[in-house]
Amino acid sequence: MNADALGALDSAAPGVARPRAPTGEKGRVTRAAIADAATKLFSKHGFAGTSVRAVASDAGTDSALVIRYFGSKEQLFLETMPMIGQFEHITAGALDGLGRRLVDSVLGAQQATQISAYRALVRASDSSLVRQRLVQAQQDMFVTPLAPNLTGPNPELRARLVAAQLSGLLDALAIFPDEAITAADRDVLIELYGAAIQVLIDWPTA
Amino acid sequence: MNADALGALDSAAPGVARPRAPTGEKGRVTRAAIADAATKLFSKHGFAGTSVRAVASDAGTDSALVIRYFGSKEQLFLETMPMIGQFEHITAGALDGLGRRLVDSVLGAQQATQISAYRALVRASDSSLVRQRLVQAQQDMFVTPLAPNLTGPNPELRARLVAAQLSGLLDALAIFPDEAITAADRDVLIELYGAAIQVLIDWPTA
DNA sequence: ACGATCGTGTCAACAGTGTTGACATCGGTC
DNA sequence: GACCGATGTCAACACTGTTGACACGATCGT
Repeated sequence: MNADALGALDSAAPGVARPRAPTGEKGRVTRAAIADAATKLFSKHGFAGTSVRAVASDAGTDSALVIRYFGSKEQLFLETMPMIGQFEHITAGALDGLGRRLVDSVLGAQQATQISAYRALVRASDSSLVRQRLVQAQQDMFVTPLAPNLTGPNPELRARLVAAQLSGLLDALAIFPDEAITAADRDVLIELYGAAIQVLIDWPTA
Repeated sequence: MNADALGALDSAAPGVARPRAPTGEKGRVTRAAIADAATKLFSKHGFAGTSVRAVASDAGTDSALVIRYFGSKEQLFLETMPMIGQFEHITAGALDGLGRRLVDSVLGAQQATQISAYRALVRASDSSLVRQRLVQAQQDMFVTPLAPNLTGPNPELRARLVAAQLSGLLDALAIFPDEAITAADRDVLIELYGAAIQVLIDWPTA
């Protein structure tokens, strides 16, 4: 907020006197500690259920430092929560049996931390930045690689509907506690849901 | 942290009784005003984005009364947010063309307040009570009416997967701002997604 | 050697949240 | 009138995200 008399040029420049991100060795260490604690606590208790002070305490530092290093709780969340993925190498592959492979891949992420991350992201989608991130991930993982390979009408719409089907499956795994699905035989799940997805992949074919 | 709703046959307390839910006419009026304000604000700004004080102010009363009448913000949310529905009369109907009718019904709720309510509920599903409510609604609207009518193997699992597909479609409408789907031609959407759902309804049939 | 500067950490404070308890006020019954 | 329960008001609690002021240590120019 300074730089008024002589440095009029600097007033438009980004971050002049404000404390900014760490540049030294020590700073990078505590920043990483904060990030680790954030990933752990956000995954376990979600965005609303995790306080900045709890993250700071778990990282052995102060809540003010958390804000100074990451800007805000929301940006900390965005930087530390990994996006579920990657499906690009699957969606870019052969169309034959693609539905089954996608379901298999989603179910494979089940025991990983990715499900927890997806759950936290969806529940924090009040934030437009979080929403933007989810939609971008859908675009990158499904629409962009898949749509060009689809034949028949409405390839992009069909790719997005495939993404919708998978988000529905993720809902049952991550958002709602649907025991009947989480406990179901994996092969049966792949066969059923994979077939339903495959319908949209090779559309005009009966 | 209130766990008395069931027990407490009689209180040995000599004089003081806890202020409870309203019984008179005046109380019922302000309680209704609070409920109206809550429905409006929760739908517009979500659970986290709506403060008890804002609800009280909109209802022309005090935040303490909101808590006194409804117990907690969470219970207020549960009592005032309508569940999306009803699909029971559809899922209980004929199996032929059921997939298309379900998609049509979901898309029909699009311009109603039900989409907003679903969005708010999903984003508030940190609360186990909210989760319980969502899962119960899925059960009542899809699994219970549909599963008995399904022929072939795994009828209950298939009914739940149908519900998962619909929640995926709802995600694209309510959670993520997927313009390509919200702007798509309704008939095309019904044909595509309806067919994908129909696969699980009449399963062994090729 | 000094002092200035910068990166880093600590502390207190702000406005806002959900929730609770103490008090005020009204309407009706002896 | 006095009592009493239902309804409303106000202040306070502990907690949240965030900000600013200040203290320490190292590094650098002189």
